[in-house]
Amino acid sequence: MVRPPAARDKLLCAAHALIREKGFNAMSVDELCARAGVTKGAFFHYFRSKDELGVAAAIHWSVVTGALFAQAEYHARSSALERVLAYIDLRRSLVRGEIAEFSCVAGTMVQETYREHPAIREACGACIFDHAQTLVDDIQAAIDERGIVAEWTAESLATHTQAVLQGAFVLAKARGDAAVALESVDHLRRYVTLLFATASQRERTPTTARRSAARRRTQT
Amino acid sequence: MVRPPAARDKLLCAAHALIREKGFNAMSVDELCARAGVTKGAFFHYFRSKDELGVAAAIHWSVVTGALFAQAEYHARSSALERVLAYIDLRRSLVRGEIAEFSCVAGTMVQETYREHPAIREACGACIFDHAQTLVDDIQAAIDERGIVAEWTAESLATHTQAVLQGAFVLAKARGDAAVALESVDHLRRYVTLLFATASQRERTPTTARRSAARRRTQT
DNA sequence: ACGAACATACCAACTGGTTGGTATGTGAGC
DNA sequence: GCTCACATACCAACCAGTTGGTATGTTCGT
Repeated sequence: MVRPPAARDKLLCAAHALIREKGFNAMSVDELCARAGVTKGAFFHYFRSKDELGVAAAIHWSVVTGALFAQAEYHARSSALERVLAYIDLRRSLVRGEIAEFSCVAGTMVQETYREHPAIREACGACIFDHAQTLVDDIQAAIDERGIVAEWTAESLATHTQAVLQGAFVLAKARGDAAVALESVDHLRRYVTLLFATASQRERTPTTARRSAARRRTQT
Repeated sequence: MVRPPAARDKLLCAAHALIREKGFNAMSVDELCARAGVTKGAFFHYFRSKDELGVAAAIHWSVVTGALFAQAEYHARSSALERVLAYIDLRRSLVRGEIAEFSCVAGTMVQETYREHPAIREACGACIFDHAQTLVDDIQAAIDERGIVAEWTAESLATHTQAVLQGAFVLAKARGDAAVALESVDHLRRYVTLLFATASQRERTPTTARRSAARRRTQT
């Protein structure tokens, strides 16, 4: 049986931890290897450069978080709006313990690499926006469910949820306390609730529902 | 006439630019001096260490942005809610050009220093939260104006606006485009509008207005 | 069935350039 | 003539990346 490449995985996991703790640039390859319990030789066996590790770390982060959210139970809710709110609740429940344990590897890394390391920026961007994309169908279904004529798109709201979360992490770091992040997530939840509550009360009529459906078709 | 300490100011401005472009850790002292057009001797004449420069850069950022917002015209609006919305509009109008020209020095720096450089974290935190504080009075006045019973505080909404902005900057960096940031600011504006619109329609009664005032008093 | 050739997975020691920081010098103004 | 505001020259530590290995397989011709 072929020996599995254990060192590569250990390096990627150690990279996640170090990037969350001190960022990509402050993390040295030596330090990363020490944390992973491998030597530098192993590092450069799997990655041609530190840059390449950054890209791999972002991709691996996508895989890890993708699996986490794909198997989450919030998908089971019958109402689309409930699924969206349950996603936000799940995100909220993950905000606990040390900041470095709940903050986002991609968001942290992209802040300091977006200009000098385009490949890393791209990988982080894909990670964040692909994740946002997993919300779009539920948001669109919620719009349809309620027959809303919205001046915003499902995609922009999905993206906005990620903006709030990323911003919440920044504020948590700035204050040195997770509580402030929770408050922003609460505001996000309230926003989504209001968005559908008011729209459904004011605009849920057969006429507007039909107009909404028509607009959606032309957008695609 | 005494020569003003020009080098210090040039170093702080260059630091703002470099931190926005590549972050605090990736910015070397040599590079910073080159950008500022001074020598390393000048740097260590004014700052005992790179850390100390980081703190000074955050404080200077507070001063620069503080002056910008203090003299802005949105304070002149007669309605408190309009002042809050006009603040958001101002923030929106500032999001243009290169990402490094509108992103936040404090938010960028704190992401990569919050754990290893506590003094910088503190300075960045003060910068962000003190700025948020300048919104609290207007938000509270808007709550009073409309006689709202809110389950959120003026302070938490003020903080939330900063979370959205910081998150919008992260997303702009991740996508390499400012447009995505504008969309999040629009969602923030819509949230604030909904918050006061729905509350005023549903809860604006003499009874709840009195209860709101009482609650505020006990919170202090 | 077997061994030569090759591939994978890793390690220890090294290198040249860069880093933050220091020691010392200099010239202009009060 | 002394201090403030810088400049020059330098250093030890650290940095990403390289070199040259070993141990453990796997492939394939015979």
